[in-house]
Amino acid sequence: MYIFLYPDTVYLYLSSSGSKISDRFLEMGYPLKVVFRAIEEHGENDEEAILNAILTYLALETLPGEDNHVTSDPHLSDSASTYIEDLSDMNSILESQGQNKYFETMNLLEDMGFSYDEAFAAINRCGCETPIDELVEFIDAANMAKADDLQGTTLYGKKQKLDRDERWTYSVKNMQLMIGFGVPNSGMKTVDREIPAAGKGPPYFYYENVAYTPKGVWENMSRFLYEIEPEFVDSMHFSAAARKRGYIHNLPIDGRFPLLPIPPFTIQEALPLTNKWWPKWDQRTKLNCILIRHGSAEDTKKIKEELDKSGPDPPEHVRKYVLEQCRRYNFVWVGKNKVAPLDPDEIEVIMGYSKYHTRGGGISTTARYQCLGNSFQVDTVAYHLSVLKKLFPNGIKVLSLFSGIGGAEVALHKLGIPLKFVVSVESSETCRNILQSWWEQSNQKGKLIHIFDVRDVTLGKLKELMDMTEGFDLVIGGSPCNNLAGRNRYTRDGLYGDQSSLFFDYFRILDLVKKITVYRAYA
DNA sequence: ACAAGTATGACGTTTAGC
DNA sequence: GCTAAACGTCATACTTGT
Repeated sequence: MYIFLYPDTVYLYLSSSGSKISDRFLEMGYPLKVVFRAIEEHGENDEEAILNAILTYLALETLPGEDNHVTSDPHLSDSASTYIEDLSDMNSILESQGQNKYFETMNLLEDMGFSYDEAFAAINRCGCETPIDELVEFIDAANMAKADDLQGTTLYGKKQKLDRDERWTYSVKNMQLMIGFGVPNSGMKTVDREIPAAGKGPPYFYYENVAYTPKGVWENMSRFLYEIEPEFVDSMHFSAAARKRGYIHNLPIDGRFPLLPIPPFTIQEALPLTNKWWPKWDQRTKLNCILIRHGSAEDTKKIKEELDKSGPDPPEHVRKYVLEQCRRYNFVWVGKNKVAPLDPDEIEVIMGYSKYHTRGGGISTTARYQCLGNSFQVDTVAYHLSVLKKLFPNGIKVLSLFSGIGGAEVALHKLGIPLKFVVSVESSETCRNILQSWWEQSNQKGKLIHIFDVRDVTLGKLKELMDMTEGFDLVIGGSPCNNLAGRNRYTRDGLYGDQSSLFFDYFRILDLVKKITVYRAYA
């Protein structure tokens, strides 16, 4: 059983099978209208999705709002109040059980080498308070049973996995070039892909994170995001710097176009003043990934000393040392034998923002490096979002999660898509200031609303927001990568780490927006 | 003086691809 | 088995503001 616990939302993931699905839910006492609405949304096969939808619709009925017309149905009102009682009971049970315990146990089992599916099934069946050796025993027993079953025809789990691997062959091939479903001038024909029904919009959604994570993370994220295949793209195809990222989204991929003007594609074009000092034996034309920290003055000093010592034609081992340092810290040549880290201004432009974009908050240099290193490469994201231009010619209503310095907003704006509404959720005050400042300076005509914490975005809050905006067209964001990123030496704990587990809030909120969208469509 | 904010150097492992 | 790359964290010294 997988559990999300929030003030007015409970997600339960159950697995079972049985007879006629609608009858079973009706027998459980859920009202007819709600059961059919949920089945209409999810089909008849996905029991857990149907139950989630039923619970969400019932909760929506109890909220104040403009379209609670169904509340007049006495049957429904009864069930709704029953649900509230159930919910508070459930809250106390879950709280005593502890959500953290779930993550902890899950982590432990995965650390022991068990797959996500194995750990998931064991915790689901035995509960997360079960001693770890009993869980291991359960998994072993289950695997034995599965092995016995190999002759049979019920290889459900195995088949699912195979199908996913087959579906992903396309992107695995493209992992090497990191061109995803295509980049400009890659010569790939863009044919629209088939998106699993549960993942289709409205709303459109776009999720981003680092491409290179601990093993299994992208498979896991894809599983939550409706089994949609991730698109892995390196921003080196859009700019002078590498940036390997994965994107899961349900946007069309046919008819994409790049932002104009095309930005500089090489270091030498992007930073022409460095040419004068650039030695022949440094063959770099692209920068490595822009990170949140820059190299030290000590390192540049040491490089200068080594080169000064070895004269105009440095020996192989010196070159090797210097090049290694340059690649590691993205140094560029700024004087005779002198390298330097990139300035925040230079990074802004390479990342696709205008110069001084991050000065908006009046913030420190360190903070500018920090938030720039965490942001979208605008041209890359804009290419993917470009298909929205003809879909929303009169403007778009956006729910922007983990907005940061506003990469998504800048990309949409540069594409010429009016921003009618942006609800931005961002915990960093400096980032909120930067976005607010850009919003004012770029003369936005729409409305920008700031929210501090994704955890405040509850069902009730979303309902309220969507009554105001009349729904969202796009849910966009990249959740924290701290516990996934290769540079992290201390807490690269995976998707369940302190910060990276906020991915589940992205999913939770997206899924709620989908359900409220369906709910509103009936109003 | 003191607190809060800012800058800096030092630090190892997991991926993937050849 | 090798190379190359990676939206980072921690402790400490320094700076700024009251």
